[in-house]
Amino acid sequence: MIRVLLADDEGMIRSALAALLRLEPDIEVVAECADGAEAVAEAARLKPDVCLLDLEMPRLDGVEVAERLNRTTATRCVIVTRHARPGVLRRALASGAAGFLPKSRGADEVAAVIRRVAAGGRYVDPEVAADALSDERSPLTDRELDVLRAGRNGETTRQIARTLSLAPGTVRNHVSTVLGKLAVETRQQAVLLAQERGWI
Amino acid sequence: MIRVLLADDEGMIRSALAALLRLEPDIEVVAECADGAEAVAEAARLKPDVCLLDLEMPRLDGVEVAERLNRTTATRCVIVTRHARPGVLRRALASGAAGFLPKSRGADEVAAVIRRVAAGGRYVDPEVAADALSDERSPLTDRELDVLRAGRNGETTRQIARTLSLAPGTVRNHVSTVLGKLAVETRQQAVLLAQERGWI
DNA sequence: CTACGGGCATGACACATGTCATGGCCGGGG
DNA sequence: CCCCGGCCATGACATGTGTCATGCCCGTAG
Repeated sequence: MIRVLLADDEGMIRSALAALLRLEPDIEVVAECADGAEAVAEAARLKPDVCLLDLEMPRLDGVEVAERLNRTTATRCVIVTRHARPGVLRRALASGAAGFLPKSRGADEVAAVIRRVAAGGRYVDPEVAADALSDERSPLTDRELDVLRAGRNGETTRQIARTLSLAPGTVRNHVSTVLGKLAVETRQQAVLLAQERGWI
Repeated sequence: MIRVLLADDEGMIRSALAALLRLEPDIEVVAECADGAEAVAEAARLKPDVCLLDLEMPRLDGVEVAERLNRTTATRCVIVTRHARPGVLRRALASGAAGFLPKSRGADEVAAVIRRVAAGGRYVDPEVAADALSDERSPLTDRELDVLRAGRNGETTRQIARTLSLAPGTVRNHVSTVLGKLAVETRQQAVLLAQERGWI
């Protein structure tokens, strides 16, 4: 019997997956969690064989949860996400996750992936893997990413400069090179593109 | 037998809901669609009793689909969404949708809502409804919303002006009053806030 | 009718933002 | 060693953006 923990902040998909997994004779759903912190706590208590973790969750995201669990328990983690971008996949694998499944795949694949991972194997969605191999790593430097992150909610140059302890001119300069590298015209477009590609 | 069309761009939740609904003796899933345009076409062809429509879909969103179907067929629509904000609910009801269900609710409620709507009733999630009654309508004028929408991806003032056939100064003015009304400092923050509240 | 208020549009002005040229710092070859 | 190239930081300059005062149009209250 494979003991599974489910974590997803979206109640509908969480309960739907739970209901479907309960129909499988060899799988037992031992916990359903609505955020990352809860998932960490429950996983520590229940020691499930596999954790199915949504990437976008409040408090701790799926990758952060996988990181912590890999340090403290023997649980194997599968990251599930809406935004299956190469950068995200890299983050997930770096955290020690054993599986990576985009939500664009059918629910029927979930049980199969769980079995494979529970048996000690790994699973990475082939399509995203192909993308990740072909596509470039972020062309942005660390500092440029810092600036982008600090300004992702429309913060003003002055605010970004304060949070990073920089002169406003420096921030503008970093932004400018980012715009050039990404071939866009405004910071907002740069932020959207970088998020799209999983760089921030 | 209630004939149901399912439309959601996220394959996992679409197939999970389909699998669960097929377990219900009185419900038949006649179509699964991955975007709004496909949903419109399939609904016209198959005349389902109920359409379960995700709000966020490529090409046509759920509300736009519901609008078209209400003009052309007798199908009753249920809008399902991640972002269950009062503004979104208002849009949905204005489009003639018979049901509104946030994805934070469990999958087990879906069948119940479908039955209710198929029987000629309506269903609106009580929690969102309460929010919608207590909370304010958008303080922004139509034109201000147009400008915000046209600039939601970081378009430059000039581009917004062109798409709306306005002078750049006018666009700046609308943006300015929006910033004042929403008490924020940049367009990007205004866009984020307006999206958050379901105004655009 | 007339006065008023709200939405819409506009141009001039002040300020924030993007661009550019420059210089310091560090690490890896010739 | 010394030079080169990448990254980071900065200030001056040009351009884009936000603010303001103004005017038009229209519906409505006096």
